Amino acid sequence: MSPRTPKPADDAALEGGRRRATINDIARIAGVSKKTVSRVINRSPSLRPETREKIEAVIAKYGYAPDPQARGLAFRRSFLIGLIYDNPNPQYVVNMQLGLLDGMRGSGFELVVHPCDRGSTTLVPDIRAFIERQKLFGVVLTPSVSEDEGVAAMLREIGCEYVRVASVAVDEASHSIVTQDRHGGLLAGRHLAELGHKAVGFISGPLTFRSSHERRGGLEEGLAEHGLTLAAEYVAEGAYTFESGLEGAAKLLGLPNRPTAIFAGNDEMAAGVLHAARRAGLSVPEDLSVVGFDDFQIASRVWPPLTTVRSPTREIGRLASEKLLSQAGEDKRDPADRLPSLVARESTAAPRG
Amino acid sequence: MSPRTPKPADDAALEGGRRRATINDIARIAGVSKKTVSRVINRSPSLRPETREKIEAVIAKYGYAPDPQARGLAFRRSFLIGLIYDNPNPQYVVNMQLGLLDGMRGSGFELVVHPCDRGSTTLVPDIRAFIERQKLFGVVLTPSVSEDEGVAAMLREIGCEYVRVASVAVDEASHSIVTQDRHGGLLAGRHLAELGHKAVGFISGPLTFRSSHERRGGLEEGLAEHGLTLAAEYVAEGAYTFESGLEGAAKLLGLPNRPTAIFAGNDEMAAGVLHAARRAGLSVPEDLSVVGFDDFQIASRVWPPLTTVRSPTREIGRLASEKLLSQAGEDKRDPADRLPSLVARESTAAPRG
DNA sequence: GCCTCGATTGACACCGGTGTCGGACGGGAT
DNA sequence: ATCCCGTCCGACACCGGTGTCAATCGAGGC
Repeated sequence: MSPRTPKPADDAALEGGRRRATINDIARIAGVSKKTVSRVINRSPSLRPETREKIEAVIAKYGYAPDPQARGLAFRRSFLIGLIYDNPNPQYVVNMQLGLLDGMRGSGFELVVHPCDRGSTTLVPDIRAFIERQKLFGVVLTPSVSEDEGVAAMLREIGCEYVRVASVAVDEASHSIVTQDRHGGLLAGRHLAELGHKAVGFISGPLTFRSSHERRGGLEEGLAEHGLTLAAEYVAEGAYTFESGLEGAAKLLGLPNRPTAIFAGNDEMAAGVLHAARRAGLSVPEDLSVVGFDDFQIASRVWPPLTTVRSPTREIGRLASEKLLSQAGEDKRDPADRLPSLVARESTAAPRG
Repeated sequence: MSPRTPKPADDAALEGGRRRATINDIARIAGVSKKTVSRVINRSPSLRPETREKIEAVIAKYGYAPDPQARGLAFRRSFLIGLIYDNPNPQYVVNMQLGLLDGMRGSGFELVVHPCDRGSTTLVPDIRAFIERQKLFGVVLTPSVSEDEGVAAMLREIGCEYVRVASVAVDEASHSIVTQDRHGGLLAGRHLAELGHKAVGFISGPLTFRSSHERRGGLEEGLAEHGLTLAAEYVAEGAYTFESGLEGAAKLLGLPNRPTAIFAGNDEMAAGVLHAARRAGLSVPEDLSVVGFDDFQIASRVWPPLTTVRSPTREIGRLASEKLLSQAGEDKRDPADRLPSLVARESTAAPRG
């Protein structure tokens, strides 16, 4: 074999589609310099329209697409976006990924995933290494890592683009997507109050999660609309897990004056409440109404199907990646927040009597 | 600002950690050519040990890590591996991702995800574009795309490394990981037969999925061990969805001689069976035993908690990425298959009488 | 008709690695 | 001492793009 495949000879391979076109091919065929082709790729304004069109025609003819690696090398950053998450709920993760991909479609960016552990002592350096290793363009953070100020500070320091998804605005608007969890809580509270419940219990997520406070705050707002309040003894701290829902419900249902309805901070815990109710011999919704949060698949698989608050996770993901890409020059309009909505199923009803 | 930051002047930035070391820095400091540093990075054998050690010392001192983009540009491939899937079950996807990441840890590779639609007419070109866009090193395919021969042929044609995860060996050993679904089915069949069930029903996944046939075949094997057979009218075709489980169970339970136990092809459908049983006024497990497959979270959230077959998805994922990386020169031993196991919970019991 | 100036375009170096090939060096055979 | 050969290493081009800066060009002002 000759030392190197001679360059001028492989035009045949190009024509036959056996070789991908490079910027050099396009430049040679269009009769311009590669820098000018580069200008077309990067939408440089200082280009005569006829030059641009001539080059675009050649690009289209050969189906040329610039090599992200070479481009990235010159730009000193890659065309990759990272999803950094510590939420253990599979459906949340998958919906978020789908949403992010929705917003990235056709942009030439790819999504790389990075689960992490918020509690790890090496959280910040780990994430930093992840970003610097592949020189990520930017990252999307979801709760609860998104609430970590140490991580955010590091991102600003190394100049990595980022968007934080959280239940409240934790950063300036260009860096945050808010999920309006408070509104979701309000819908739950209003729903239960309208059904006539006076004694409403709440099982929160971990108090280190902003969403726990938002969902509770919303619930209280919804109850307040009907002149009700959330009694302190009707509140249990959970951990967004099935088991913690079970325990929280056991505690609330063991109260001398047990609540007639329980709002669980998410569907997983609501499923735990259903199990606890069954063990306590209570039927849902006759003896106890239950409301969840998320509207993940589990909500319609348990018995009875859960009344729950739907959080538009996939939509949120799409907004997040669009916001991130708008920092890359892709012009996406900055859209309005998406509000959660209530999905009424069979786990809620008016209290007895 | 001067036209370009002068090169020799920024050693201070290097020392201060404000600039990442490049191969040029290491070469200059170690007093060798960059090609020799490259030889160290790539474990070239023709290097005097003392030279290697000298360079390795400098690399360690400055925490140098080669730039994957530059390396990829020269190698004509990236250090990314893709996960291509069309399985809609979130927990499967997440577990698979976690497993893949387990096997990739410390390798310098990253995981990029690509959901797809097996039914799409542009499936093959879409996947091809995904691979060529970022010049992926390799991909992992999971059911049911992993069973598509058109996709596999394309991968071979473009020379992309790949591993296919499937319930049976669909390719040569170096390209496939088998999940031994038949064994899982056998465990379910054996379990039900041992409990004394004679009339066992089966709700399969789509017949276009290999796993549907494997799980059924295994069930029949397990029953056969006890002299039982699976009657044709006791088999319903489902679609691995909750709704199809509901429908399949409605059909089987409407039979004049209804089965006393149902093995559903996955947990989602088993949840559907539970709902159908409740609507039919049957209690589980007293009137009807139910077995699922997967052991995803839902299995322990429904009532009663499902007896099911656990498939070691995360472990499978780890094996898949290790197999893929072994083709990249990372020496991972080729490990044994992981077998599914039975998790007995409360949805199965001996039949009445 | 000549000069000035902004708009276009190209030449060249560079991003940070790897492939090719040849040169320097040292030991054993002649 | 000379020759041969294998080992080890470096010079240089190249991967496919972008940044910098200078050159070219046509139009408008004198």
